[in-house]
Amino acid sequence: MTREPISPNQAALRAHVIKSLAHPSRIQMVDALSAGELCVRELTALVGSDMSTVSKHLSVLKSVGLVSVEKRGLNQFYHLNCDCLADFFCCVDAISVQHTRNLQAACCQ
Amino acid sequence: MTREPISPNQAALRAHVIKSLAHPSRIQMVDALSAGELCVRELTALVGSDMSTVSKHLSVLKSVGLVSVEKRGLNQFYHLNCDCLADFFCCVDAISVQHTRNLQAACCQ
DNA sequence: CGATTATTTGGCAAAATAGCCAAGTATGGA
DNA sequence: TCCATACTTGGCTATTTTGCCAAATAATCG
Repeated sequence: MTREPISPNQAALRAHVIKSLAHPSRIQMVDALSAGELCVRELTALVGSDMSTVSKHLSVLKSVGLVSVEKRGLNQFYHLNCDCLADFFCCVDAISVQHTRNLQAACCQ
Repeated sequence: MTREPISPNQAALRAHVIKSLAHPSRIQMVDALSAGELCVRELTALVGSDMSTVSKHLSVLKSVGLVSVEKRGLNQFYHLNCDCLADFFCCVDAISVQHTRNLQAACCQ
């Protein structure tokens, strides 16, 4: 039952995926896309950056396979490829909630 | 049943946590720490960077509350504060496995 | 075809991250 | 007290990431 440590290679793979989610705008986009496909204009309105910026964020998400695109008419519709993100964000939120709680406990004692 | 989109603020909070895990060395460290506490020297041996670099990585993890420290003698023992990371990495790995599969399918067709 | 809308790409400057070395701090031992 | 070990911090450079603008591409419409 001795646990193998993760290989540097697998750590790099994981880091690559995690990096793609390590930006507020990309998190907002992925969250919105979990409710259904959206085009770039809609996502741009959501995050409030320049459309070129949003497009580049989307290409980051696409590069790790988190989203895919379908072209219909003038629009590129992006949709989410992952159904486990709820668990992912659940853990992320648990960490920040826990941390906030610790900070408060530390400052109010 | 209309889903509220995430607020920019909460997206920023999440991004902060996710960023702390968006580095191969920090992933290796967190993985190792999930099996029990380790001191900086041991973590340095694990990831193979300069000890000062490792120390800075640890302060990133500490800043989001993922790890905490206990000083005993000359050593600082770091331990993991989160028990949901397995789910987190499970999702991350699912994304990269899926992506690898898609890439192979695309290149072999 | 020319105009309009939707999106991507190139290019650049600003900001954030990473990693090393050197120096500083802290603890335990001779 | 002097020294070695363990760790953190400061400082600097190199790299990466971000975000805007302008220009290019693509598809639809008149």
